[in-house]
Amino acid sequence: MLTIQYIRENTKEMIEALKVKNFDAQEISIKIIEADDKRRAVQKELDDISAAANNLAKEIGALIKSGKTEQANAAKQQTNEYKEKSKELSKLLDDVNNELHTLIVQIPNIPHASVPKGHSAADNLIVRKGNEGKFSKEGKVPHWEVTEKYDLIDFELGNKLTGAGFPVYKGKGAKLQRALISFFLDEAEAAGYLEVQPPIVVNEASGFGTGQLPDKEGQMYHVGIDNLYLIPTAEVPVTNIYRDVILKAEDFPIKNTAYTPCFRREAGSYGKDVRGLNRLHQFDKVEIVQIEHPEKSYETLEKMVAHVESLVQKLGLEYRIVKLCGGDMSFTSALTYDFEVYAAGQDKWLEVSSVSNFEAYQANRLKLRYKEKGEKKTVLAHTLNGSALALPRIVASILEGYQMPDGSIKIPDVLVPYTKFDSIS
RNA sequence: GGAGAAGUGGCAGAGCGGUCGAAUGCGGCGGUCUUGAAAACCGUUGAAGGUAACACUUCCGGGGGUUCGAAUCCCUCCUUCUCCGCCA
Repeated sequence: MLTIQYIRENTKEMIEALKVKNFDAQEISIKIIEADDKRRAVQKELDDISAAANNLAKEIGALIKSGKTEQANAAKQQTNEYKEKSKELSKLLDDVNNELHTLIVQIPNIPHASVPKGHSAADNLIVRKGNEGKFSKEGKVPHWEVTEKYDLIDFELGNKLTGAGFPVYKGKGAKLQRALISFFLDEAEAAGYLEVQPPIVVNEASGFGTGQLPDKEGQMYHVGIDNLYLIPTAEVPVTNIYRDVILKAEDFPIKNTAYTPCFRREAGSYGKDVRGLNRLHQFDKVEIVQIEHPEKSYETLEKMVAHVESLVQKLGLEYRIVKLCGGDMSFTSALTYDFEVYAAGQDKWLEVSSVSNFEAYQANRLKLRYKEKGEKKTVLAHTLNGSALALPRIVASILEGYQMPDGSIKIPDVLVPYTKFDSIS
């Protein structure tokens, strides 16, 4: 969420900038400032009463000590008034704070100045293409035919065990998964990221910290008995490592990577786009997360994009990098690049990574701050993350693009040391 | 799962009804000294709201209660430790 200070001090600029995200902040910003004014007034009043009550309590203490019990008792009478008033004001303050909070969390992050206007994916900006035209769609079949033919992934079996969207990977299918995970983690480590293995269920506070809660509650699997959530991405536990943390400026950049399964209910998605590996309820992903100094975060975003690009490049996939338009960006992001790889068998582009700078938006929820050397004041840090990479669609793209004339599948060279086989036939 | 004990500042650790945002030590920062460093000595050192700056307010695991007054007493939840049981 944005800070109230920012909203107050940059109201006009904020309203203007949010138009890029097709968000009209005019009315809500007025309400917010009103609510904040009220909050300050009530807070002040409560503070004054508390101060008076504190003073009186001290006086009573002194009176009792010096044996003036009568005067002390008389003074006690007066405290009732304070008590009632402060109870009333505390309640009011809670209400005002809740109201203010409810309003503030409705405002999306401010898009970066370079974000194009637009309403849908059609308005996204293609910034770069790679391995263009490498894979012909001629003679290629969708990956779900390949996985069945070579018994790599069993979707039916997954239905039996769990339900749709929970496939079982078998034999070379399972090994390919494992190879990709190791490859991605090794690459991240080589790029300076510290590997972590976080829990894959998180509590409410973590869900709130990265913005999944309360709005996107329906997208997560919930373990009701313990009130825990299955993570939709490693971003949640990894970023929350730094919740309520005050860093030193010299700690930057903080670079973490994690492999985790991810769980998404994908409530409300149906139809042709969800076939095979295109959209699953459980999938594997290697995530990269950075905590960065505000002045460096955009430089860092570019580095993260370059890292992800090196992965698809090494895998030899045809890809394109798009800068999302305001309408297609997530609520919390200030700038997002998506990576799409070409799936020759479906003749479709599949999104395999999303790399974003959240600036201080998540950090404000997380209370993730830092201090400049010698400074007393804390400042919100910037958080960034990206998939590097999500597995299923990469697998789909490999299985479709690398189909050989004889119907076998060639394994990309960089993966062979991990898979220990160079083709599936 | 059963029985006990405990949760205080970056860490260690006092405080157990007022004078406590909290002794002391370590660590951090600044300084004196030194060619430099170490040692020693002096000072400083949590967060949030609020203010032009002060004042003021809140926070001693979370929530609630008792009291004129709570880090200190009570209830409850969470976490950690010890012992027993079970177990990958």
